[in-house]
Amino acid sequence: MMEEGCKNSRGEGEIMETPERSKNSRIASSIAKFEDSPVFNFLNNLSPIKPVYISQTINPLSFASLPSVFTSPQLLRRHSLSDPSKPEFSSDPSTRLVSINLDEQRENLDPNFENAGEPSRLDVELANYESSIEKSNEDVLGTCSALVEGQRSVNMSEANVDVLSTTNVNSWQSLINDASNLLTFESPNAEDYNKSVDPASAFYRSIRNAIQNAQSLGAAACGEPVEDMPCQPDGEIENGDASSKMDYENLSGLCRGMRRRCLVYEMAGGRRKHMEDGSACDSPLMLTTSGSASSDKQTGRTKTENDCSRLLPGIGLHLNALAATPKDLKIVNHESSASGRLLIGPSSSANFRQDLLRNYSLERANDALENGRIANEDINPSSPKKRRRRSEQGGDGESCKRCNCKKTKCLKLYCECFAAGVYCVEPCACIDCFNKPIHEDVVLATRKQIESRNPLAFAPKVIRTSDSPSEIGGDDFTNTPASSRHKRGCNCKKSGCLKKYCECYQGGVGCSINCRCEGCKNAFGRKDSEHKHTLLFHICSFFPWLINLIFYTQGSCASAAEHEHEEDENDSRSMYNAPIHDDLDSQQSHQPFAKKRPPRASFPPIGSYAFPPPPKLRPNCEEEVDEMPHFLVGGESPIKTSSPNKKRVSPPQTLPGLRKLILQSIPSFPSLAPSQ
DNA sequence: GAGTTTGAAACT
DNA sequence: CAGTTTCAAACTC
Repeated sequence: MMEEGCKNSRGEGEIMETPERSKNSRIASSIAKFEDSPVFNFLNNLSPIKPVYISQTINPLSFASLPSVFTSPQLLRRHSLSDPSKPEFSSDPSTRLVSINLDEQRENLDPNFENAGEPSRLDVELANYESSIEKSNEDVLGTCSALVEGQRSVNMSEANVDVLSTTNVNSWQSLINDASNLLTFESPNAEDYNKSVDPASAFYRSIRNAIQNAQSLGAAACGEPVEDMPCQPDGEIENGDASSKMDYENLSGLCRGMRRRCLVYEMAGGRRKHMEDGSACDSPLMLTTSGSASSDKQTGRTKTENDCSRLLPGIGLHLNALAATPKDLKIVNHESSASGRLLIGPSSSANFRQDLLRNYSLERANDALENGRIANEDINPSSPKKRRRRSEQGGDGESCKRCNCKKTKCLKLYCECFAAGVYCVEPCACIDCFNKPIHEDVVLATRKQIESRNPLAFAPKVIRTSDSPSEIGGDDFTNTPASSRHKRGCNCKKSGCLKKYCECYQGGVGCSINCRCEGCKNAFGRKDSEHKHTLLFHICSFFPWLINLIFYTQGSCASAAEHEHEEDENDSRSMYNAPIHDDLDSQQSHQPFAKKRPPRASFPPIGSYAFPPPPKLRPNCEEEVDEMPHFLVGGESPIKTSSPNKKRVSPPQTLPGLRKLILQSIPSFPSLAPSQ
C-alpha cells in the first residue's frame, strides 16, 4: 500500500526497497503494540467501523496514500520520541480508521465513561496522542525548515536521515494531503472541532494541524508541489470525475493554507474572490507566458507554483497592499528581486534609486527572458495578441494587471505600474512608455515631483490599521478588511462603493469616515457604520476641551473606564465596523496628506487641535465635572465616575452611548496623555 | 472589441 | 479650496 501510494503520488513508479520493508516490519510491530493498547481496545469496542474506506477508494490517490496519514508524522516523530513502548499509529487500515473515526466515536461515548471522577484512560491516551502528534507537528516544522536551509545533509541526525530516507518527501507530502483529505471528508462538522475542547476533538485538531503544517511547509520548503496537492485551480482536476472534485472541494480548506501564502500581498478583495470562487492558487501568472494550467514539463514548474512563488507582490497593488511592515517590505523586496521586477515599497522614495539600480540588471535579464519567450509574438504593445495575453494573465484582474496607458507615458499615477512603483514590462499595453529602466532618470524625476506634491503618493492606499504583531507576521490572516482602511477614502458618487471603481472596495476594505462617498453600500463595510465616530468628532470639534477633560478623567479613573470598556467591548465590536482605535491609530501614524482634501467628518490629526487646558484638572474624579455642556450632563456629569475603589456611576440617561464612545476613543489619543 | 461609465489624478 | 479636465480602469453591450 505504501509503495502503491508512492507510486501513485509521484507517477514514476518508484518503489522503496529494503528500507521500506524494514520499515514495514517496524510498522507491523507497531501495529501489534497499538492493537494491544487500551485505546485500541476501547475504540474497537465502541462501534463498528464505518466504511470510510469506501469513500476513499473513490479517489485512488487518497486510497493509496492512506498509510502516510499517520506514518509520516510518526516517522518524523521517531527521532525524538523513540519510546517503543508507546503505541504508534500503524499502517493498518482498520487501525487508521479507528483513529479517523474518533470524531464519530466521540459522539457515541458513554456519558458514564466521561463522567468518571478521574480522567479516563481514553482521555489519557488521547492526551498522549495529542502531545505526541503536536510533537510530530513540531518535528515536521523543524524538518522542513532544515530542508529549506539546505541542511538536509549537514548534521542531520540518524533519525532524521531515517525519516528522509524512508519517506520520500514528494510522496510523503502527497500522502499527507490525501490523509488530510480523509480527515476533512470524515468531518462533516469540522467547525465544531475547532471549538470543542474534548480530547477527541483536540486529537482531531492535532492531526489536522500537523497535516496542514506539514503540507504547507513541506510544499513551500521542499519546493514541492503544489501540483501534487489537489490545489488545482479552476477545478482542473485531472481525473475529472465527481469523486475527485468532491475530494478537491473537501481539500479546499487545506488549500487555503497554501493560498494564503500566495496571497500575502494580494488585496483582500482578491482574497475574497479566491474564497468565493473556490479556486486555489489561481492567481494569474505574472511572468510566465504559459497559459496552460498543467505543469511546465521543462521547467518543472506548475502554474500553481508560479502563482505562489513567483507572484509579484505589489503589482497593481498600490491600491491593495496593506501598509508594509518591515517584514512585509523585506519579503516584498525579496520577491521582487527574485522575480526581477522593480518593486518599491511604501515610503521607499529614499531607496528608490537603489532599488532601481539593484533591480536594473534583473530587469534586463527578465526582459530578455520575456522577449525570448515571446520572440514570435507581436511586439507592438497594443497589439491584440499582446492584449489578449495580458488579459489571460490578468484575467482575474487582481494581482497581475498591467497598465494600458496611452497618453501619460506611464509617468503619472494614472499608470498602475508607475503608481505601484514598478517598471512597465512586456505585458503592459502602454504606448510611448517611459516607465522603463532606460528612462530611469525621467522616472526618478517624475516620481520625485509627484512625491513633492504628495509624499504618500506611492504609499499603499490601503493601510493596515492593526498593530498586532501576530497579524503583521503574515501568517495570521485574521486581519479582516475591517481592520484596514483606505488611507484617504473614496469619493464615489454613483457606484455605491460596490464596484471596483471604488478604491475602498477594490482594496477589499470597508469605507470609513475618511470617505466622502454617497450612498455607500460597500460590502466590506459601509461608511455610515461609523457615523458614531462622526458624532463624537463633531462634539469634540465644538468642545475641544472635552477631549482633554475626558482624557484626564479617563486617566484618573482608568479602572472604571476599563471596566466599562470591557463591558462594552462586544457591543462596540458589533457596533463598529472596525475597532475604533484602528482608524484613529492609522491617522496618527500617517502624516497628513499633502494634497488638501475637502473637509470631511474625521478625526483630524491630533496636532491640529489647539486644546486649551481642561477647565479644571482634578486629581479626584469623584468630583463632578460641572463645566460640561448641559446637553452632555443631563443633570449629571456624563463622565462622573468613581474613584478606582468605588463603583462607577452609571452613565447619563440622555446620551447613553456617548460616554461609551468617548471612553472607547480615549486610547486613540495617546499624545494627549498628561505628561509624565 | 468598441463604447460608456466611473472616479482618481491632475490641473486651473 | 473648489471646480474642471484628463486619464485609464472598470464596466457594459
